[in-house]
Amino acid sequence: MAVRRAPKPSLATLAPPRPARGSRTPRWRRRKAARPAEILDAALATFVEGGYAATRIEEIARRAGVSKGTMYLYFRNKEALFRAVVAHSMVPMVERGEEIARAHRGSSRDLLSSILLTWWDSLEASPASGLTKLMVAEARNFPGPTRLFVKEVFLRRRRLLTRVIRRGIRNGEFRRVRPELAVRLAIAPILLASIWKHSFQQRESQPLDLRALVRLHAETFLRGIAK
Amino acid sequence: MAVRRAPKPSLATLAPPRPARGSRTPRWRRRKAARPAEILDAALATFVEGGYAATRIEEIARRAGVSKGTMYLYFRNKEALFRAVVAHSMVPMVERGEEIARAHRGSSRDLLSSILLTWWDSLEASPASGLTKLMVAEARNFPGPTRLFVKEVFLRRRRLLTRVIRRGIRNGEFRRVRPELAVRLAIAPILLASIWKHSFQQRESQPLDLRALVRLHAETFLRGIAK
DNA sequence: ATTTAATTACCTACCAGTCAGTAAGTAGCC
DNA sequence: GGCTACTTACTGACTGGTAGGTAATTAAAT
Repeated sequence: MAVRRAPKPSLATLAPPRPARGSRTPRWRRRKAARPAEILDAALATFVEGGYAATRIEEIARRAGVSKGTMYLYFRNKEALFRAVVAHSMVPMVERGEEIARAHRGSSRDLLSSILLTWWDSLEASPASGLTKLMVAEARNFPGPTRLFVKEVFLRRRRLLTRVIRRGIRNGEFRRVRPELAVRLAIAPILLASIWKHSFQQRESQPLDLRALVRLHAETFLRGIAK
Repeated sequence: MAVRRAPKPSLATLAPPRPARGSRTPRWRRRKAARPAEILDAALATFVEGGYAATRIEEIARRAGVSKGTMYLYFRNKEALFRAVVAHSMVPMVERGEEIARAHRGSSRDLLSSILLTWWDSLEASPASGLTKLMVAEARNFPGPTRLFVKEVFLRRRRLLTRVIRRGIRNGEFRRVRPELAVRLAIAPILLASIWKHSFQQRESQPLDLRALVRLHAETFLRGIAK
């Protein structure tokens, strides 16, 4: 027997189950507008759980409450679907951070702290946080989407925080650290926590209070680079 | 066309290429003792690059300088090979950290700093560092190996560092932070750097000096939790 | 009645796993 | 030292099941 993939304890579906054949309600509905987003959401969740290669199109279809054939009405093939997932999930991740920065007034300390906490909260809330783990896992296999992700999410966020740190150094709040290094230290615990959440989280005995972790991080990091 | 996996720009093989059919040297040699380790090394590298499902047994065989059939002489099936890779790669990762701790005498500050730096150096040097990324990617698909890895590597390392932090708090070097949170902050940048190295590293414009990053981390973190 | 979103049945490339065969090594014999 | 008989590490063509992708068909909506 060919054991291609590890068996997965498939979780609950995202979409409601379709009515049975005999029922009065139609077996399916035509919902051309809603399908793409539903499929992309289901695809993100499934890809994040099992990785690209181990994910079956049919499983995504099932979760999106749609048949396999329908998948190919909206996406040319599996890889195109993957690319669309990356592009689609990226948007919410990018937008939040920037608008926080624009809105903020005050010290660099407070700004940094506020960005980190809000960033975590939006990661915590959104399934898009799974994208990070997904990209880490598939980076080598998909250079195109990876470049896009690195450029539009990672580098962009890093640039934002680098500016904050530079400002803090300039006006004497922070000591003279190399900003391109310090920014990675600021980011690391949050990024790792979100990767964690999508891989080992459930295995650990007690669900740690990750928000408290991020708060301690902001505090500790700021003390660490304070003048 | 079935696009099952992304095409991989297969890198140089680990084992020397076998001589061609006509040559004087034998087409293969009997090296029963050396095979398992060679296969495991090739398997680790290949799994780390592409992930479990996208990795073909034949590709691992090629890199190990062996035929596909031979793979099945040494490992029952693909999953057994994967499990063996995890178990085999774990040993060097665990050993180092503990012996460092045993050897060290001095302040908690110095001990912590020394553990972090030495840990990074061994991660940097060893291909076993790829195991972290691999486990992050495959955690959901392989509960067994994941449990083993979490228990024998993560929790063990965390416990070691937690002890150091506790000691530091007790003897007044560090302020009263929650050790189980602080330890994660200490670990995060290093873990993330090693994941980085195996996913995005090559894509980035300039290869950052990661050791300098770890040094700055140790310094910043210690300032951050200092009393 | 017509259009087309969605389904279902089907095709086929791919790869994990198998096994009959081959040749590298080895020991016994002269 | 050289020849032969034997063992077994190793090879690679082959198979079967799985899952990506397609085409014929159905039924929702207007």
